[in-house]
Amino acid sequence: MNFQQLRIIRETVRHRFNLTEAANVLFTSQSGVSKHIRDLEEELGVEIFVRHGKRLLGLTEPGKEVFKIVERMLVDADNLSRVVADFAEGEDGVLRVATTHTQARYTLPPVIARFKTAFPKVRLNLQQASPKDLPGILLEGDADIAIATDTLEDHTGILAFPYHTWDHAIVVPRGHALTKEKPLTLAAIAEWPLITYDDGLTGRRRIDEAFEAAGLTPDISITALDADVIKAYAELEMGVGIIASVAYDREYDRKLVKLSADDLFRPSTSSIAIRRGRLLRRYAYRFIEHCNPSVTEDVIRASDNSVAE
Amino acid sequence: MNFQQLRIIRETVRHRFNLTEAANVLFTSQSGVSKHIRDLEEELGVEIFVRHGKRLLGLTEPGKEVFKIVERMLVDADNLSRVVADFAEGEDGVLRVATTHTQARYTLPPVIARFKTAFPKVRLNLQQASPKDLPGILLEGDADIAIATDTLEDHTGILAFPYHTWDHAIVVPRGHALTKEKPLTLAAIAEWPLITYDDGLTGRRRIDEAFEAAGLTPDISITALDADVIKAYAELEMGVGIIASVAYDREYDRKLVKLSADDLFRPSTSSIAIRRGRLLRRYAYRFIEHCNPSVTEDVIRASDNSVAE
DNA sequence: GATGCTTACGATACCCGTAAAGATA
DNA sequence: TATCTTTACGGGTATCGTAAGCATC
Repeated sequence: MNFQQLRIIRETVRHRFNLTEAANVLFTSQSGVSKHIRDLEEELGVEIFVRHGKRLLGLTEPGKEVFKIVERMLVDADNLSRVVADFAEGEDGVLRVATTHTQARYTLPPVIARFKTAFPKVRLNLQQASPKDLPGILLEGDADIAIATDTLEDHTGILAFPYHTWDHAIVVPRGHALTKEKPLTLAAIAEWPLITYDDGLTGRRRIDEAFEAAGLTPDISITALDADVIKAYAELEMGVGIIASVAYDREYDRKLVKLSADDLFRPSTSSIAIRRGRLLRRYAYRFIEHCNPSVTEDVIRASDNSVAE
Repeated sequence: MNFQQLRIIRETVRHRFNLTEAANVLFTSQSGVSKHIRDLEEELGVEIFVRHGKRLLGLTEPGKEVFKIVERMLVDADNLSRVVADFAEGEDGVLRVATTHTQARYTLPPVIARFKTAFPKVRLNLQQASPKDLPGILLEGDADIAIATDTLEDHTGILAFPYHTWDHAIVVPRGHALTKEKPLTLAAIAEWPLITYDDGLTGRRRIDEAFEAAGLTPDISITALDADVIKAYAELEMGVGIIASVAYDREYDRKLVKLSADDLFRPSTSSIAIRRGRLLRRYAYRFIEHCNPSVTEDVIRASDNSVAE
């Protein structure tokens, strides 16, 4: 058994059991890949892949177990270099944060500003992505930290901690009829065409839940990927906007009025997440602490037993 | 980086940084060992070992982190073969249980009997050891399961679950003055020379605690490694025996009387433990369930996040 | 017929072990 | 001086890549 074999197993699975592709990303030959797989299977005494003649189609049952362990070993192999980087300098390097529009645009700027002054030598790489892609980005090792709402918690292999809790709010043009509704009700809102987030985004789940519980079927006329788009259409009087409360800026959004909807929709919690078993640089733990001071390095390590002391 | 290098790191640490010994247990040459270490250090870009000239003396700070990860990787490498064995047959193999006299002699026989009928093809290897050696045995991989009182809980790298809770009891010859003491008190017991377990064994801690809390300094005249020795001397009227309640057998110990001491000493809990991150054969999980039905495979895997689904 | 996996084979690089030299206690 | 580690070097082996042969779709 050697590491090349393990890498080949991983890439073969990642590339949907296409050995040619796996060979390419590993900068080696197909023949070598093929042989390595057979060698490992022979050494372990079990078929890792399901075959149809010469084609590989998937993982066998033992293969699934093998794959899980192989992935962990490769993460650890990566951790080895990481350990060293951390001891070598400690204060410079790269931190890759993957997150959604809402977080990147509205909640993270102050966190990042403080982090930058604390770790001026760390190059921060913020990559915006769709929420549903974030787990994959984290698991493939393309980011160190992911921040989003709703999509990170339930994933195996991902460790999620609370970042912050927030509410939805209604935005309408100044003088809109809804501004006179006191108290504001779901029924009143449902009278209007709605503009809000696309499915699966930024707490959209909570919005649907609320209307359903109230027995209402709202007319959602426009769905968007971010609050800026929603606000733009709300300004154009295309309907009533529902956005994350933090996405309203009194300064910039002068044409709109924000109406509190704390009582109408259940609050959403955004999470900050890392890949289980993955060792982070010290400053990455500090970054997480900046996000939520109660999530310290000790807390994280305790949750992530595989890296426990 | 290759596995031989990892094995060399592990064995070098295990053999107190003597490369010659490490080479011997790995059936290779000193020179190879030496070179592998330097190669790995160079690849990682860090010194793993503290050196005095040419002698290795210990682990550097980054070396300690490296060692932790290396150990986990090797456990995983082992797990790979284990996975397969489990899928290959499932019902034959070896189960190695390391435990203390008390458990082996008094509490485990019925468990083992039931296990044997459930898994007739599994070769059970029961090794008796001193409690303080059990964590090491488990960590070195010389046993799959360890069962003992007090010594397994606090060890990092070991996962302990409750096995059973038991009380101490007093044993004295028939007609002994203490049999008339009702209720039995610590003060009354402390009047006599005592015969009990050696330090660190079988809940001895609880006994000391009780006397200390009562402000008594008992005369412990004989300490033994097991209840059979204690009972033998109690029969010889050398003093009052204090043993695990389960170690009294009405049938065999006819010359002795057991007096309940449930109210005098706090109960002890014995644990059943495995190495963290180590994959066990299916029947090993069944064995643990036989010991304590509430500790199922799911419970264990949930506790041991590094093997979680 | 196009894509993808396996087998065969020659070149290369890596790993191992012996032996000698150097360092430590 | 005895024990232990490093360096040097030669032999063996495993890995790799090219190319050809076959299956699958």
